[in-house]
Amino acid sequence: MTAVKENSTIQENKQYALEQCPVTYVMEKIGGYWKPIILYHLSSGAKRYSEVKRAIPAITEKVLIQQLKQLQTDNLLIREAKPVVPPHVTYKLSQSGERLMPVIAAMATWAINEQESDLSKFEE
Amino acid sequence: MTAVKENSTIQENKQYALEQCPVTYVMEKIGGYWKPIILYHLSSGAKRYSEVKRAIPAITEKVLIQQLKQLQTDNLLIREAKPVVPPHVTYKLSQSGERLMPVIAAMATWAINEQESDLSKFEE
DNA sequence: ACAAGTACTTACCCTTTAGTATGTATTATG
DNA sequence: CATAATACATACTAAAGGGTAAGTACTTGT
Repeated sequence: MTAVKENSTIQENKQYALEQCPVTYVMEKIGGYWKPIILYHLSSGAKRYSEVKRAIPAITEKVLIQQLKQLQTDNLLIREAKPVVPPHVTYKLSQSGERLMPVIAAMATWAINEQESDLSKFEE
Repeated sequence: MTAVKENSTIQENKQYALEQCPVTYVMEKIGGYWKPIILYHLSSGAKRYSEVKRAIPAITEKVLIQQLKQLQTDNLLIREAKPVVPPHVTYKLSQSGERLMPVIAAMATWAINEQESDLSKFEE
């Protein structure tokens, strides 16, 4: 498990900024490159670990499990393990994670629009 | 200017994933901790460099200017400098940046709801 | 006996991002 | 002549995140 240190400026930012800036709160939970991508792929329903891996081939197993754990810790998704061999583990969105879907959906919408209008580069 | 290297797995991910996963496209542009926070503070209108700094006290000047430059490069905001002394520089959202506001707004909404329901931690 | 499959773990290293501290140009002001 | 103010730049360091490679446990299939 990767240790989390609590002494950077970002950490200090948490203390006061959460009341000041709601976006800061979001960045604590889904900041970073992979987390929104993982959440996006779980938006269509629960997936096994290996299914998530296949959905995002570029992610390494170490980083995937690391991000999944952090998302669990932040109560954005739920891990369910069946005690069988070979292991059967699924990940699904928690209620909190489900409530994030408007954010992910807004991202997807923006991305699709931008990629279209990427032709007209010198807007404004 | 911070150089950008193009050889990580994340970079490879860009090649194919942009067509597969729209969220990846978004993460290229606003991934990281500070960018959405900066965009949030510019959503209420153009601000001078020093105003942005005051709005986000925890960010260092180096990181702020670095993120502002990257956001410019990605055409999310526009820098306007008046050739006066002392300098007068404002930053504002581009049209592309404006179109991102639904994402930022969705984040803010989620954050506010979550902080309220943070009391009931063991949901589901 | 051995390979395969699942869901990981561990060790090590490299890149990116962030933080600290100091410096710069220009002009107005005391 | 020194100081202040703005919007940076630069050098160095530290922390976080990400990448590579290999290993583990357990059982089923060959």
